[in-house]
This record gives sequence, structure tokens and C-alpha cells, in this order.
Amino acid sequence: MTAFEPIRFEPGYRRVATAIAARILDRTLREGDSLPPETELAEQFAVNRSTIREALRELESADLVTRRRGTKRMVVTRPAADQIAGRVGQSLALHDVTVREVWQTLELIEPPIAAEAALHADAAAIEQLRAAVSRYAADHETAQQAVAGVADFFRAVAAASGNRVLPMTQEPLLLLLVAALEVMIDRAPPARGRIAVAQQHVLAAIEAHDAVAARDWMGKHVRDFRRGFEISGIDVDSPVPAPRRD
Amino acid sequence: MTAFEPIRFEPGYRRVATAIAARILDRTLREGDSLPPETELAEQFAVNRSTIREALRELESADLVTRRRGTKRMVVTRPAADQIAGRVGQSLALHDVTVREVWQTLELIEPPIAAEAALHADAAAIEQLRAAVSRYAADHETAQQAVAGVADFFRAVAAASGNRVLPMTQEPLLLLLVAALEVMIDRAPPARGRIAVAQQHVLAAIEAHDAVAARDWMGKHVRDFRRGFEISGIDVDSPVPAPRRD
DNA sequence: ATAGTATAATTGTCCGACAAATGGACAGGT
DNA sequence: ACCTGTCCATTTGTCGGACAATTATACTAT
Repeated sequence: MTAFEPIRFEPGYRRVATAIAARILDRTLREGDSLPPETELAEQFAVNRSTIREALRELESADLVTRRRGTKRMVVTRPAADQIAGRVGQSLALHDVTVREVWQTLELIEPPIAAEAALHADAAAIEQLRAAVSRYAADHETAQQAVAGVADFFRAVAAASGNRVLPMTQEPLLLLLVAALEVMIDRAPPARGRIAVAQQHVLAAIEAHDAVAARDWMGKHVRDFRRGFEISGIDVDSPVPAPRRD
Repeated sequence: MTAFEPIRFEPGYRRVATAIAARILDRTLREGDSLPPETELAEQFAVNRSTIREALRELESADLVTRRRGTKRMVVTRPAADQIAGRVGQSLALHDVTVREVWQTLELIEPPIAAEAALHADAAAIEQLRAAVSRYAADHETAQQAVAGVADFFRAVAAASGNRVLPMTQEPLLLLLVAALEVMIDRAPPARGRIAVAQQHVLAAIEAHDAVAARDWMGKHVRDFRRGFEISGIDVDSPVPAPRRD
């Protein structure tokens, strides 16, 4: 005989939250629309304002609604890449993902991304990329600056591919890379220079729309990180640090 | 002169939430630990229980705490891949990412993942993979079954790589692929058969630890999806449907 | 020990209340 | 016209208390 399904009781705040979320996902509520005041929502759903507020906290945490800086009304938003990426990074870190797993993944996905960027980069994207490269070249004194520059370079490359899924896919990895690099970069002195060189080669390849060269140089670039970790004496099988909280 | 930073007022419920989240992220609170009752938390933080509850809703929505089925206490959890992937998929869909962007991304990352799997798959992983392949071969009558089988195959391949970052990276893509495939698969009759064949070739390559063949066949496999979309007459530049809500 | 029962603890939800901040209307000064 | 200051109705953030329903726990009888 078939066992019975456990009957599940959904608390009110959750049902309210999913009801509102559904309206956002099916575009009945569109980005920028502001939600009705809490008292009004409470009337419409026929629940207490406290219940509405708990539901709103859920939606807020999912970045489906946001309170604009110092304003009162809740506004419908589309969760941005970086918001969500933080969650993914958190999750990976809590699962004790290792440094090795992070750079292995980068070794796998970054070269094809660079190749794609070489094929599809338009003038504006190349301009952005150039800016990122020269920003790194100019400012990489502190570990934080250097690491942020590295991440921004990867972001610019992915953006140059013209495919909006790629930046979002790689973003969690970048957060973890940043967390790991901040520990490593000061212990591997030659790293900063090698990074600048590799960035310039990748940039040149993309400017020339040379997919093969872009893939190759990006490959070298990410393999350099592996080397950096090895040189710096960090145990690559230790878990990555959790990305800084927002 | 430098403009002033907007002074930001963090409401109490948010500060409580981040305080608890910090304890989870730094492992002071570990997975499986149960949180103190709400009244006790209210005392400790010296705020009202309502405030605590709003904070808990935030954490619950971030999957950092969960209340187990039919139980009362809140338990600390590590957010699982699939929970978070739903968010990422949601976000991408809300940003009107197109079908084309999804399969382009799959074309980029799946072949290297397959190659990696061929290099690192152990016996257990191969067994899982075999099971996934034969499950698809046995059950692909309804569109839902077929599509679920496709996604599970990709999951098994990524799992076989032994790198826990890869499954999580591809999961959001799979959710979107599933949402898009459910529309397409019934309009492209030969698709189901071609999928089975490609799966078997990828499986064979991984069993033989032949990275090159694995990459090649996985490449063919994902390019088949592109063809399927083109044949089915779906506009590949139309936005992907939002993944089904949980 | 097992099953059954009484009791305490805890959650989900409601009600009512109030200070503080915001948005908007309106008036006054330049 | 533009900037400033003032007043007022809204709305949020937070509090306190309350209660039914459910779960955990101690206790009892078999």
C-alpha cells in the first residue's frame, strides 16, 4: 500500500509571501512598482499586520522587494546578480568547498568564456575591459585593491561575451576567489606582476577577436593562481574562507 | 570635496538577522544545532519577540535555519545547492535571459565538465551515472519525465567530476533548461532518441576515462538542444520561462 | 518497557499602541 | 522661479500583551 503523504501546514506568513512572490514572478507586479502599505496588505489578505511583516521579511531576504535608501515604501525589484551570488558563495563556503575546487572550476570555465568574449565583444565592452586592465595596472598596492581588480577583470571579460548568464554563473566563484586570494596574494610576491601581464595578453587577444589566443592566455592566467596558492604554502585542500558579509 | 556617505539606519530585525547569520557562518552555531526559543532570543537581544520573528523569517528565507517537518524548533542548516539555485534561476528569468543565452552557456561549460568527469570519476560515480542513463532510457514518455531525466544526467556527470563546485554552478542553468525544454521537447520529435544516444556515448567515454571523447560527445549533446529549439520553431531570443516555484 | 495522560513550553497569530521618519502641501523669503 | 522652513497625515519599526493549537516532557498505569 502507498504510505500517506505527510500533510503539510503552511503558516500564514509563508502563504502570503509566496502569493506576493508569484505576482512578481508572473510580472503582474513589475520592477519599480511599490507595494501597498502594510495595513492595506493586511486587509487584503485578511491577516494581521505582523503576519504581513514576516512575509515581507522573507521577500526582502529573497531580494524580490527592497526598501530604497532611507525611504519608506517597499519597491519590487529583480534580484541582481551580486546579491544572489553572495548566497551561493555562502552556501559553498559552508559546505567546506576547498580552494582547489574553486580554481579547478575557474580553470574549466574561464578559458571558454574568454574565447566567447573574443568572438562577441563590441567596442563598448572592449572599452570597459581596457578600463579594468588599466585600473589594475594603476592600483594594486594593497591586497584588497589587487584582488578587487582581479575580480573586476574577470567580470569585464564575461560581460564582453554579451551573454548575461555567464557573469552570473561565474560571480559566486569570484567571491570565493576573492576571499581566498586576499590570504594568498601577499605571500606570493611575483603574483601581482604576472597577473598584469596575463591581463594584457587576454585583452589584446579579445581586441583582435582571436578566440584561440584569448582561451590560451586566460588558461595561463588562471593556472597562475594555482601556482600562487602552491607557492604561498596555503593548503589547497583547506576550505575557502566565507566571503565577506555585506 | 568628497560627498558624504548616506548614513544608513539598520532596523533591528536586520541587525538581529545578521548577528545570528554571522554566528552560523563562523561556525559558532553548527549545522543541526537548534536555536533557542524565540522568547529567549528576545531576552538576549533585548528586543521584542516580533522583532526576533522578523529576523527569523529572513534567515529562514536564506535557508540558514529551517524548521523540520512537523517539528517546532528552528534548526541551523547549510543551504543546499538546489535551494539556492532556485533563486539564481528566478533572478535570471526575471532579467529576461533568453533561451539562446542559456544553451550558449551550456555549450561552453558542459564539455569541460564532462572531460573533468572522465578524468576523475570513481566507481561509485560511474554507477550513479549509469543509473541516470538507464532511468532516462526507461522513462521518457511524458515531457516532464524526459526533461527531468536530462537534468539528472547532467547532474550525475557534474557529480562524477568530484568537484562540488561544478554541480552548484550548473544547477541554475539546469533549472532554466528544464523550464525551456518542457515547452520544446514535444515539438521536436526526434529529440528524445538523440538524447538517449548522446547520453550513452558520454557515459561510455567517462567509463573509459577518455576525456577527449567525453568532451566531444557532450558537445554534440548540448548542440542537439540548440537544434531542437530551432526545429521546434521556438524563438530562441525569447526569454526563458521562470522555473517552477517550489 | 509500552501505552496513555497530564503539564509545561513554544509557535503562529492576533490586537492595540506609540515614537520616529517620510511625503506632500503650503507659506515665506530671496 | 527657486530654495527654506513648517505643518500634517501616513507609514514603518518596535513594543507589550494575549490566546489557541501543537509539541515536548514528565508521570502514571498496565
